[in-house]
Amino acid sequence: MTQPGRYHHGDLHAALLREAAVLLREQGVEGLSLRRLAERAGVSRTAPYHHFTDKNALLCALAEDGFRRLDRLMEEADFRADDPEPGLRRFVRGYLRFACDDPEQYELMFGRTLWKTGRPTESLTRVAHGCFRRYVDKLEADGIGAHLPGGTDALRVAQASWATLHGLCRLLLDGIYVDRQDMEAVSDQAVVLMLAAVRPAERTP
Amino acid sequence: MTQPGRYHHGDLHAALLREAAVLLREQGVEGLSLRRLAERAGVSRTAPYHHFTDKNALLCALAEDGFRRLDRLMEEADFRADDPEPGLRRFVRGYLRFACDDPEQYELMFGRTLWKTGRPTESLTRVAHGCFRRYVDKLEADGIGAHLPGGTDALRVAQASWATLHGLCRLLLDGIYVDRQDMEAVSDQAVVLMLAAVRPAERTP
DNA sequence: GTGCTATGTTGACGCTGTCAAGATAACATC
DNA sequence: GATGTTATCTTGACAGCGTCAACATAGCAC
Repeated sequence: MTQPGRYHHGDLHAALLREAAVLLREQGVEGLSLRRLAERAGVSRTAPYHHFTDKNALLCALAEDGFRRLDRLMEEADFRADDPEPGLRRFVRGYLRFACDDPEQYELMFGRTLWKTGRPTESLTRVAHGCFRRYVDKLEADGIGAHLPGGTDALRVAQASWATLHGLCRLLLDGIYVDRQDMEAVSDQAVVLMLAAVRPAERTP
Repeated sequence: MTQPGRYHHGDLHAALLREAAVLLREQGVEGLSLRRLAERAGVSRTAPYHHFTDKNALLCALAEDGFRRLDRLMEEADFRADDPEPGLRRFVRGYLRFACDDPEQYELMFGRTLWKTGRPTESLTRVAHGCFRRYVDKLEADGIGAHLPGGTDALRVAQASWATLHGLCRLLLDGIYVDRQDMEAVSDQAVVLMLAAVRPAERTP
């Protein structure tokens, strides 16, 4: 099915995405050029253009895969309980692991390359928004809402807490100041931060 | 002193930095090419190489300027008081304003372009670390330390709270999900988050 | 078989960062 | 003031990039 030397590749679309994911992981977005990608797939420079309108489109598809995986992580999260702390802690660590396991993919998913410089596909936008939507819903439905003091909007908590998570990931992945050794401690501190906002009354003796 | 048409520019180093800042603000890092920069300065393509070893070096110098400005913002912060909330709120808004006022500069300062893909100058690293150091010290010395419950490390609070701030900025600037209209509300929520960790006992009636 | 369409090819263009080699100006020293 | 050294600026060149245009081939429907 995949004999070399024939004119048509067979399934270049999938092959490109596969190779792109590898190249992304190994070299980052900067090392991911369409020409090199084509070469790796054993195909000429412009062949990819018959499967993706753009380099931008290919990157969007790649990021979309990432968001689908992240969405599954959201699905598994479980904040229901009298004490939401263990579930939240598990989720936070899972999120950090997701980001650290394939930093370049995370960067692509949330970086400016797609969202600012490039033009995010409609499909990508939908999946990404759905992913965040699921987080808000989880927070709201799974009981955090019940713990919220009056006047606190679940959406705001979701935004601020995701910002904390995201900020940690960025500072860590971009290699700015956080030592990877400190990660566990910092992430626990982040959990404390989030919980503090959620159940201020419960923490008093 | 700056007559056109003469062989030597006079002060190309400063002129390059000046033009680069403008170009960065208007077009982002992606639009900042050494060639275009040289053209704007009325000089040949390779002239900049006599003042900066690299494009990387020039960008580092640019980011360093940014960190110096941010450092001044840190200096002005004042968390001393019985109630650190007003000071913190002022600082948070100031930080967000700093980021929003010149998004591309903020991106350059904290983005992967320099810290991951490129090689940050020793000078840049020093200034950036000093900037964060000042934040930790402020938190610790200005009274937040006194409010901390036993066992909470000021460094951890600094890391987690800066991560929150940074995450907000990134999500906002990269145009991912936060509406700019919501910014004020989200930033206030962030302040609540931070304060909740700092003085849990004080919030109860 | 014929023709349409999907897919893959080479050639070319303009853009980029950067090196090498040569030109020019400024400045220090005699 | 002449001379040599150094800082600065020049053109030429190279490899890499994304992408368009024009052309070639294979597969599939009729």
